[in-house]
Amino acid sequence: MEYNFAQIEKKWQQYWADNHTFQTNNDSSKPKYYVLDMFPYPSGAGLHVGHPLGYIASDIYSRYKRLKGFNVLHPMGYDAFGLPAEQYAIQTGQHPATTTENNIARYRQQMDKIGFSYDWDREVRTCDPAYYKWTQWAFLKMFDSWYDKDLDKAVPIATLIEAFEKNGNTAVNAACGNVKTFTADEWKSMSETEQRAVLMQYRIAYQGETTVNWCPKLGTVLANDEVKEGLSVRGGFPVEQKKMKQWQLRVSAYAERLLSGLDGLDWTDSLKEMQRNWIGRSQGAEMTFKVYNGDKEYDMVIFTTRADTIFGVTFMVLAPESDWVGKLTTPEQKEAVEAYLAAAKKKTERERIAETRHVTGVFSGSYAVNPLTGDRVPVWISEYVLAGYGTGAIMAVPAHDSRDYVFAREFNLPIIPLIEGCDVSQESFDAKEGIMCNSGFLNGMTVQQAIPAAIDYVESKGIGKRKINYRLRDAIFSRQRYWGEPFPIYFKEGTAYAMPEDKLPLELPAIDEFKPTETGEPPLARAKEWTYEGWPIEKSTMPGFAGSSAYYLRYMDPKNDKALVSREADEYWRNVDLYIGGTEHATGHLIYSRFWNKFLYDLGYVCEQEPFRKLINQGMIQGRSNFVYRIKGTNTFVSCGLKDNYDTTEIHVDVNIVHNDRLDLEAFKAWSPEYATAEFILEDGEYVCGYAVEKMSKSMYNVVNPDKICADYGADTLRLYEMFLGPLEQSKPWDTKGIDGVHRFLRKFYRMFLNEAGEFCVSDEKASAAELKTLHKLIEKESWDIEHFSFNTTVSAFMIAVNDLAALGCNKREILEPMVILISPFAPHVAEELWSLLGHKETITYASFPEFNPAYTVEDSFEYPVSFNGKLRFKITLAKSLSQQEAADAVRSDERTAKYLNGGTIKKIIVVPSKIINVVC
RNA sequence: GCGGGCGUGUUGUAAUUGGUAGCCAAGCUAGACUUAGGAUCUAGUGCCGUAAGGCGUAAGGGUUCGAGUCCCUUCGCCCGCACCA
Repeated sequence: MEYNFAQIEKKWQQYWADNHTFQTNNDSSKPKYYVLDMFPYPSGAGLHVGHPLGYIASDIYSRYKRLKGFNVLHPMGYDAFGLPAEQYAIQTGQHPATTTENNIARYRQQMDKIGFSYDWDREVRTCDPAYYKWTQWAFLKMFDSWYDKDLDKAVPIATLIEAFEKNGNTAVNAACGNVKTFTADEWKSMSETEQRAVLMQYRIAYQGETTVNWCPKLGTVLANDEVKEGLSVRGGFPVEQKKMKQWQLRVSAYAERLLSGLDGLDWTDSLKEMQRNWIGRSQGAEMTFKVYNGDKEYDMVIFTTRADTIFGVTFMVLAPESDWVGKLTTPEQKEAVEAYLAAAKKKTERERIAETRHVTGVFSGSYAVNPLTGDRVPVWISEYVLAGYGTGAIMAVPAHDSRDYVFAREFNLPIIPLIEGCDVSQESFDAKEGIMCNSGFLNGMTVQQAIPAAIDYVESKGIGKRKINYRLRDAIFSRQRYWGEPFPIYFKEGTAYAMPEDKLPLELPAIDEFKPTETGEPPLARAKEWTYEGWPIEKSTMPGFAGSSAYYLRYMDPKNDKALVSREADEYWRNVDLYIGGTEHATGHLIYSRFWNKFLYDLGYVCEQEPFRKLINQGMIQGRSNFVYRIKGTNTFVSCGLKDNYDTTEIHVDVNIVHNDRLDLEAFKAWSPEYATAEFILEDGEYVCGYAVEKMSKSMYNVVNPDKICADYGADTLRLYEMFLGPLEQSKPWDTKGIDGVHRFLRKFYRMFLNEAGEFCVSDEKASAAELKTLHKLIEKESWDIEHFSFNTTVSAFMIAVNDLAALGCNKREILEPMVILISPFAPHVAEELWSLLGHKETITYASFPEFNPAYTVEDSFEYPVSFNGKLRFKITLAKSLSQQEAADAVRSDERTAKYLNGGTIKKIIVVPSKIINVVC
């Protein structure tokens, strides 16, 4: 009987759902294993074949782990707040909740068809008030905490107030904004508003003025990871730098812990490296330069990693946004500086980047004094210095920094080389190597010696100190949008107050329009009645990463309305053992989640410092587009191989009407009225399409829908094929060509149980040695491969095993029953069907992974290839039990050996156990 | 520019981690069977050569009895970051 996948899959999906087969318990004597997928944003386009790649892999691993005796947590949910639903709402007036609800239903339907073993009773949605209650709760905890650098952790703000009341803020070592020092008495004499303004500088979640990425087109601010090359990641709109008062999370306080925590994680090197770059630790020194605007004197602090080059400082540079600009602009230069600032301000981030090579700058009129040489150097202002890094001011050493060099050349500033023998006539010498010169007491040292020596010196003179700087900045946490979590914050006479925890969740109010208001306020400003005790509530909402930062914790205990996660659930599941998802979250979600988790750890709400123990990035599946070639000015299409004989236009054609690059002519005519009368010039009676690898998208007509594959070939074939396509981590184009291979394999396997007449044909005969060997080789290979996430080779191994068994004519229960268990992680539906045919009442979930018995695979003799001087000559059959010496003797006495010696002598014989013998002449 | 990775048949890929390169598929070529299907089965399929044999893992060099794998140089491709002082 034919393998009727449609019927089988429907039957078992229904069975699993009805029986809650994959429901997971929080108390079990089994060891736990937590397998997590990055939950999807339910977009309107539905899933394409690229999305399930990681889900299939994690499902295989989950099913495998269950068979291995683990209590597996494998949940799924939806990252359901976000911009697209809101933009759709603006266009259509449909509430984002409705669109989101519909999209989720579609996603669920598509996922169900693939046969995942999720525990759907644990589903979470970030837009559900019962869920975002805990996002808001975490925010309140951050609002109510500060970072104590001495304890190196976050602690409740009450401890800070206590400290202020005792000693003011002088003894407090906190990660905080700019605050003046004050005594206990001064603190006590402050008004509540003043005190709250001070505390705001210390909170982990705080509101502060900072330069932000403002996207006018989206009408919202964006975090650094949401901007790429000066454009918004969503939509690709220009982004500008703007000073604004925004909610922020003090992620920077965790920079060092986020960095050192990476060492213990089982992530790929490239991903760890990306996070290291993003955190951007650099070790150097802060130094104080005296600066003079006329006769006004100031102390200006700069950051440098090259303290050794201080003798080569020939000018200073300020970022245009730096506070020093105002202080150091002299009356004579005022006009020029203002013109420069205005021009800089007008540029979008994109333009600034595009002009990287073009140097701009203006002289402030002021001078600085080099603390070591006493030299007077001019202070300039230039865009190439960033306000947000270090102190927003630098000492410029044109001889040894390429950016300073270009600037010095442009404005004719002096260049003093500091390393013996270096040539700075054409370019700067940036390398940290060589012997110092022109550098006073540093002369004669290597650069590596000079750096610490210079810092020691400035530290001893009190003009500088060691300092570690991080690129990682605090995360901008507010968005001027509707479809996100509201802030549980209200403003009493302009001062921010937290709402009490028991008022959570603070639900999104209903509004009738989702656009920003005419006055540029966020959409929530339309909710006039929305107040807390008569005071206005914060109008912006939280960003996308808020809801996804702790969702893995919520799955552990999704129905708990007393806590984000109970202590028992947290201590049982601890953290995610295996996390599978895309690499695009490397510097966003994966940093924020780690931060969020560490914060909760500090306050004692979770027991693990790191949320994701092992992480695998599945590759992207690209589209494989097909083309037809229309002869210009006609409605005639020429097959790909003949297209060069004509003047043609290349047209994307829907890949769903193309099979193995052959166009379905009737379907093509029906595809669009334009082609109804199309004519074709064929090759061997067929129309062959051209192809190209592109991003999978609607406009390229190359989207392959998993539903269609499930309908045509079945979910099991889709699952096997997605794995068979290549290594999990590798990006690859989707090519339906080749899917027949795995489908044929499944049919072949199925036919081992049911003959053509549909009769069960499995016998209870004893298995032969050859059959047992095939089985146990597969068990060994599959275990090793799955543990190493090499799923493509597992599928191959399966095909080999089934080919071998078919050749042996094997239809024995002793072999086939374990085979069914082995295939079940990959092709669960057909496995369940065969399992029940074999007479089992319970599902395969209760079975256990077959034990590997090496005794069955041992060979008593082995064909050793024999090489002479590394060149393969012949093979010799030897008993496996022979020692190396005995094997060598056997080769020596073999008559073929003489043939290859040509009268020479054997120098040595190398025997590599079970592999090869090499004879050196 | 910096960082990470990759380069193997016509195509996707494999190689027990230094041990017979090309497994398993796709495609192609023959053939069998047929209810002519996108079914099933058999054989062949890296290159040169009738053959023995030789050559082959981007190119060149090195280490080794032995290199796709390790080291150096060059070329090419992909990804990430990018004025971070």
